[in-house]
Amino acid sequence: MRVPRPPHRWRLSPARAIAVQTRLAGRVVDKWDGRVVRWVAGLDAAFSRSHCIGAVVLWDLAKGVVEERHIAVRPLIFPYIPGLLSFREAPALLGALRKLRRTPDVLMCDGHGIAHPRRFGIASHIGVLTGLPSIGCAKSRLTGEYYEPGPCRGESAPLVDQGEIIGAVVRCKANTKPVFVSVGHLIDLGLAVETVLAAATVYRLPEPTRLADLLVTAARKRFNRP
DNA sequence: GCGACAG
DNA sequence: ATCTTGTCGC
Repeated sequence: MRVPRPPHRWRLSPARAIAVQTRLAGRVVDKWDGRVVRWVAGLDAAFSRSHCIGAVVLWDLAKGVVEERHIAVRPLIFPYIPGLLSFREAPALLGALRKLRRTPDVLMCDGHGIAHPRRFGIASHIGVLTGLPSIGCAKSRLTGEYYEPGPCRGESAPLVDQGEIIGAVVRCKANTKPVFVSVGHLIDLGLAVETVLAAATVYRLPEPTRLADLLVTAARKRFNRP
């Protein structure tokens, strides 16, 4: 698929990166265009000393099978700073996305969307840059308050910050730690939660993201050897 | 100053 | 995220 050139550089000072987020957050759209969701692209990253490895797994939600899988490697140019994750991972993730033959209906990121201090987590960033719908599905909280959702699969609790609902804490598997779902771009919270639950069949994490994690972990081990 | 803090 | 061995639980 075609990935537009970003409207900013990636090698920035933290202060400028924050300014970019504040500016681009205004472009986030929390409405869904009505398309049926079938092709879900799971994204994840792993690291070596000097590089970031990005992976994408295109999941066919209708058949429950993998359609495509790709990785891309980029030099590490940004440290990990809570709230600025996308400046560390996005270049490699966009590189992997560019290798897709088919354009996904929605992107599913391992990290938050608008459940972020400036409402612009990595899922929103990648969604806005590609112009595609995106969902944030993180394994832990960055900001916001919530109560523990019920123990059954499908139960959830709102994630609230500054008086607004910024996401949902969702149990994809009974008696296991819930995930944090939020709008990335061009989608609403209801469909984001539905999509995550539809894609998470037997494990705690939805298949697209879980498989992208497996792919990138294996790729990193091969990368560290030679 | 202290605690929190996606991956 | 990554570094690491065994270990508690289903």
